[in-house]
Amino acid sequence: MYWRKNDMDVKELIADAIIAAARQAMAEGVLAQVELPKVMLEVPPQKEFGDFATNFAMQLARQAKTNPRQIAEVIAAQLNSQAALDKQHPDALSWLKEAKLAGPGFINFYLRPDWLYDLLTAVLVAGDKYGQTRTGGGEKIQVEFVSANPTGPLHVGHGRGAAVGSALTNLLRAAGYDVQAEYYINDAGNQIENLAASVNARYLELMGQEVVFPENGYHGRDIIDTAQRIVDHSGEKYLAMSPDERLASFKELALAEKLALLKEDLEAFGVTFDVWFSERTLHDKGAIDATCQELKERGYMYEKDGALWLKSSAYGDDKDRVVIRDNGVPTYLAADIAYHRDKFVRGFERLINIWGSDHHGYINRVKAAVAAMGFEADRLEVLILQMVSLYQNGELVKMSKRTGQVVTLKELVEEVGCDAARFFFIMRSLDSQLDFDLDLAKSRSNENPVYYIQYAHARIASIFRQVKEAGIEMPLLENILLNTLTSECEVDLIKKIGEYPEEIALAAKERAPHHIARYTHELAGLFHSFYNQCRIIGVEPEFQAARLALVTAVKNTLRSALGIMGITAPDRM
RNA sequence: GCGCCCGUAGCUCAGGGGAUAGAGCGUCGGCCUCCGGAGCCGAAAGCGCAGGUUCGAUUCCUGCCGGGCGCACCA
Repeated sequence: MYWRKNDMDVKELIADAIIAAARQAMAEGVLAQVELPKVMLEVPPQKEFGDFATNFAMQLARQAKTNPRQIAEVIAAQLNSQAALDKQHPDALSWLKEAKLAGPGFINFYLRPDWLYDLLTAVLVAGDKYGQTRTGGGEKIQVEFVSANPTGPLHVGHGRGAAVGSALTNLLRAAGYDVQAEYYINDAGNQIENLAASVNARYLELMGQEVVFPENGYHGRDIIDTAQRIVDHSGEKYLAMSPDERLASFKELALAEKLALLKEDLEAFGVTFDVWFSERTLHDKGAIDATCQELKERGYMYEKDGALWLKSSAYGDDKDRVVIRDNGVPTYLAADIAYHRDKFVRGFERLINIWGSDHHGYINRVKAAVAAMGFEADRLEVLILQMVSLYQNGELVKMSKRTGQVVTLKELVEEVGCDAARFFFIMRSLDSQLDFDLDLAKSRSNENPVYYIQYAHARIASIFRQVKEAGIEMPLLENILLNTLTSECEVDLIKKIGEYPEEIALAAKERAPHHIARYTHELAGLFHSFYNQCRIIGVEPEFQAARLALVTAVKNTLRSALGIMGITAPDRM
């Protein structure tokens, strides 16, 4: 059938038919000659409005200077007569039962139910690949996320970045982008010196010396642990060194340890990176000097008060920024500029950075730097993630980074589990501040949306265990009478499964993984509803086979969507 | 003061300019001789305020009010 042609989904076919009908109407002079807008098709809010609807006529009304209802009438009539013709030549519009004018100028499409069964067949044939699209067109994208300083454990805020970043990476891959996940290690600069000084202070304390803790030091318990490990391993060895030597040694030791812990925590959270990029290599390889030189040559650097400044205000930043301090030490921005240059040089067409909202003021200067280097600033997308607050027993869990009073990602994962933590981080839009309800995330009950979704998957797995035990044989797909799936809950389920590819395409385009969380929850909901209304095992063989085919498609789709979020799809719970 | 994000049901949040604004939690009321009750069915309850653009605004724009986060030669 025409609408099952490769790579064509029913919406595209409807859209094409609408365009054709509008052209025909213009050719016949019943519609003014105008440029046609893109056809927007949606699933109408109510079932009486058919399977799909478009506001095409209303979009057209402005330009055509005609009543939208009149335009809709013309196009609908055109489509209906074409459909009637095509019934004799089962090609083009044979899928269309009726196109109908409605409301202020909508055209509602009522389709023959066959489209659902062919959709379901296509889903089953696609198997694990179902949902993957090519909307990304293989664009080379780098996603950089977390990039927390290796000076202490990851906390819950980093957890949101980690969950969202990895989900976005998976999502973009599913949508056909060529994605690389990268972590930028801030292993140079002041914070590393502070780390070394903090470890040094704790070390000396453990060796019984009175010390003044460094002003910008890290107060976390983990620093004491690091110092203790050094004592356990090497005892007094470092006391004999000069302070400078000792600090240098502690710097390397602490850095290596912190980095290893970072990787460990992230892996336990299901997050892996393709590249761990060291800031230090930029300094060591002279990339910062080279970048400054290039910017100088391009005319975007100047000296003032002994420092070297980037003329970032030329590209929309509030003010110019210091790149090399008057003491000759590059600022963090200097390294960041060199880093972004390096990313572009590596051949990425697009860069996505995921930052915490406390860094949003940094966007303009980096984009300005990118532009000053001659790259299109739009090729750098910075996604800002709002803050996370933890709630327990209905109360805010107070945290203070300065005093080391933080809930770490590791603790969170131990407390609520990896799956629940990831889901809670992913389920909100990036723009929304996240109130993380620890009690809800921990509860192993129907209150918890993660379990609700996973339970749907486990239930289906359970059904198939029983199918196997009972020795029920599944007929070949082409022998299953899918058109026995006619009840409302079955039809709803098939339609929802059918929406999956465009959910992926949309979520990827908008860099919004929370759409997948919402979709998965809706799909699970429709399944549970179906499950309560329709028996699967033990009904008439043709119904049984069709329903087993349906739940297979549900199971595959759930597993795929959960996989994008980095959440397991358990067969038992 | 300036910039970014957010104000939608009692609470936490979805809502790509359109037809009767959706979900979870909470509250209230139903459903187990039946494939996993970690489930299902039902009820009450809402777009911060004021303008503007539009045939049509919860959605876009402006102002105000309220909340969060920033405004370094820190990262």
